[in-house]
Amino acid sequence: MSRYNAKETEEKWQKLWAEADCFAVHEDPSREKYYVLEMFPYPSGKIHMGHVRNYTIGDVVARYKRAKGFNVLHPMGWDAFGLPAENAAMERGVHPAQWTYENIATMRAQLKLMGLSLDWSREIATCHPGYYAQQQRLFVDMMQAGLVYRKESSVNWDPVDQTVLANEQVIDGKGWRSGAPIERRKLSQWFFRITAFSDELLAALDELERWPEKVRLMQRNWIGRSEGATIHFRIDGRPAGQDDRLTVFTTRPDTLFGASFCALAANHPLSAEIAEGNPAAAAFVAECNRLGTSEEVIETAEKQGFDTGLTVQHPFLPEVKLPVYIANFVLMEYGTGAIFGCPAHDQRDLDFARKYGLSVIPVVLPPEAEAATFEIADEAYTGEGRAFNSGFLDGLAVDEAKRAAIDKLAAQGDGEGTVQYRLRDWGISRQRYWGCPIPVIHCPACGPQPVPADQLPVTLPDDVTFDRPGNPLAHHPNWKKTTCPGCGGAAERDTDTMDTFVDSAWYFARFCSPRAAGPVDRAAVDYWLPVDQYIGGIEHAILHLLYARFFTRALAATGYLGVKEPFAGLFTQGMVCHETYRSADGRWLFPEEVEKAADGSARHADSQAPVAIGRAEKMSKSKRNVVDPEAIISTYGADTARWFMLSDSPPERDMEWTDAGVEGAWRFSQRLWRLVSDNLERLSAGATPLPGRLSPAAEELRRTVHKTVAACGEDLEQFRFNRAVARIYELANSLGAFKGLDAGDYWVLREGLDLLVRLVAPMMPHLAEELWQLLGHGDFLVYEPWPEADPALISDAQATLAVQVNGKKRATITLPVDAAEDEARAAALAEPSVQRAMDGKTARKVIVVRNRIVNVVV
RNA sequence: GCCCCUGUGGCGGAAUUGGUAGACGCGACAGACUCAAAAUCUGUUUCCCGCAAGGGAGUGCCUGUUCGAGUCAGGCCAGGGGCACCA
Repeated sequence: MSRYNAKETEEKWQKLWAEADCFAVHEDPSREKYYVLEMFPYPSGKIHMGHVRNYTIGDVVARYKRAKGFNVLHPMGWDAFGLPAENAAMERGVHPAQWTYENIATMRAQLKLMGLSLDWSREIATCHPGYYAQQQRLFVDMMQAGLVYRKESSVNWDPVDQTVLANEQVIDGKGWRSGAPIERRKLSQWFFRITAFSDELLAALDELERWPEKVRLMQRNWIGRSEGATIHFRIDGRPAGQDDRLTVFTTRPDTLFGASFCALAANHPLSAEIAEGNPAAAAFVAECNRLGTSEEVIETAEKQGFDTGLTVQHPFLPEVKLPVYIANFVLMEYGTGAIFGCPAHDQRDLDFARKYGLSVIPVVLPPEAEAATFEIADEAYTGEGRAFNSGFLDGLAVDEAKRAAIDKLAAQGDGEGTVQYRLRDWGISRQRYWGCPIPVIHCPACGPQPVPADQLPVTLPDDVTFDRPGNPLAHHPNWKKTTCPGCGGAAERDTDTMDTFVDSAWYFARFCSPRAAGPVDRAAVDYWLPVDQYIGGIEHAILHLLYARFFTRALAATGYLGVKEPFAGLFTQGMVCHETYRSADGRWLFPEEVEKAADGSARHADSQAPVAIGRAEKMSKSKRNVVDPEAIISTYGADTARWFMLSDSPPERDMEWTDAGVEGAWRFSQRLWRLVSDNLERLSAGATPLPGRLSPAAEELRRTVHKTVAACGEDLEQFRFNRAVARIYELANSLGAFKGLDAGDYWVLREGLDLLVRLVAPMMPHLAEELWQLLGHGDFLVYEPWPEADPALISDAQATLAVQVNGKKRATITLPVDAAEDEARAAALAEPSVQRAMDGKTARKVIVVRNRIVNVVV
């Protein structure tokens, strides 16, 4: 019995594919194109199992589509700018560029071990000046198109490290490295005007039919269109003028009669103005600013307010004045940064009102309630109903009351109907070194100026140090010193770099013509875009995908592209999980440190101390529940790793990596090998078909083979890889169990094995290629078209129907396919077990579903 | 706090989209081969009663719609994810 040597064979075919340049493509208008793209990796050091899953799925699609005759573009590159490179520089003294390029080299070699059908000639890295130079050109063009502007915005500021922190670097309100309480600070930053496309980005979601509904919903919520009103409250005691009004946004103008206060965000201009002359207010504002900027923190913090002493005039009730608070739950980033509170019909407002003793006036009466007795206790009423206690609105339904309130406000000049979006413009300035420099020069005389085209790219200086807090670009002795392109006077470069999401917002376009002199080659993008199938993690469902959609529109607006949506199809794969292990002292253990006993318990491999097994969680370095793909590939081969990734769990769901599962996959690869290599003699005996000499068993096998071919194709089209795998197992079982007797049978066996190998090819490409050669074929299997099932062989002559009595299964009957209803009914009623279950009663009704079921109702 | 997802044997999952629940794989058990082990092959494997034939229960829980519900509706319970400077 021979053994399949995965390592040797995989090396062999990887070399042969590379030498023949099997996967390099170019534009060919005579052929239909298919662009498959997996989210490109961040070069963190080594590939992890999440990459293996992502790129396996993408490679199956690429290989399948290639076999279906498409001209397939399948590129790979590196999302190479980012914070971890700077952390490495600070911790280990290695330059971010060196760290990044070394990681890329390692990871490229690892990806090549996977046998991915990539066009490596198109490789790009976003940290390469050849890439970011083009990005700077796009920035300048977008600036000229009015899609870039500058404004003040809040950031998390670490006063010790003198740096801006990401939300994830703020832990319990303190900097992760320094431990210092963080502050909210305002910085002048660059923004992309993504809100210019709010409506378009929202509306176009309806047409992205090959996107998961879940992702579309998340984007819809993110854009967050809401209709409502802006209301201008007159501030008491201020002379008429531009600052005498407080403008709020509300989605519930119908509840205006229930208003009992107004609240400002801590960083609202009016809050700042009050804080200036009032130390208590200033302290409260500072307290709010310590909360951080994440929505979760703000929404879950205890509601707190500061009574400013100011009051505003109710627009409909001359005798009512509302107190104005500064409140920690009002976001400056949404609406106008100020609200009016109607405690009876908003839970946050209610919590706030109870805490500060404000009145709670119900103004919407639920359908079944009585106006005289309806009260609000601990829960605000947010449902439908009719207005009451509301003057001219009384009796109107919520929607009618909203409209009437807006009309009246507009007539009085106190407000208007407006549409608000939750979506905010995209702040892209980062006070970091390892990113794309923002190509702007700040001139004391002329203001900010884009860097002229002939001075691009603005490259990062190599000679930077990370030995003191702050942004190395700002510290650099002379990098920022330059002259103004307008007046020629002394000026300074912008020392901020772009958010790394900018890099990944257009890379799919760059892949179409990775070495073009400009950002894109128009003919290339016109041919290849949009990406037909994009594949990546759900964690990018909102930001990355929304930014890429925005960029595509921005590039269409600046004349670079002819499409408005980047990704026609999207697939989001689940995470790769693994059990977690902890020793008695609470330390996390790597799987290879743990020995598992037959009873399911675990011990430390060296000390034999007992180990606690935790549930499977996403593989992560911090919990040490990681398995190194390279180790798996060197033990079992890439095909085994790929096959296991595709087996069992549906690709959109989280999967658990287990040793037993990998071994099962490995056993199957060996079994396939034997199925072919052990049958070679018989196969050569079956080289010529002998029509008319097939045994019934052989006929049956052919049906199974062709049904599997048809079903597998459908499964791959629909990303149901786990089902395709199960079908392939079944087919291998049938072929293995087939005891052929003569040449005709052997011919059927040969046909079956040929087809089996071709079905397996996208998933285990090396093994398939080797078996294809073993079966006597000359050319690469990679060039072989996808097999077609014989339609005559995939339909059955007979159908098995279940027979139910009152919905309970009592028998099955076998009938010719599409048998008449009468025939099915008669056959069902003739069954003894059915008669027994009917217990002598007559059938009141018999339901017959063709080829499926007969249900007798008594 | 807001938004979203998931729940089927010991485990991963399948179920023609409202029509035979548990395909396929893993694990376990039994047998064959072997001096023995590994590998391989064959069989059994949702639970309960029964020697069997057969019967009963069963898709997180409760209610409903239907001839028929894992699938649809309403209400719960449990676990997980996202929330704008991680990528």
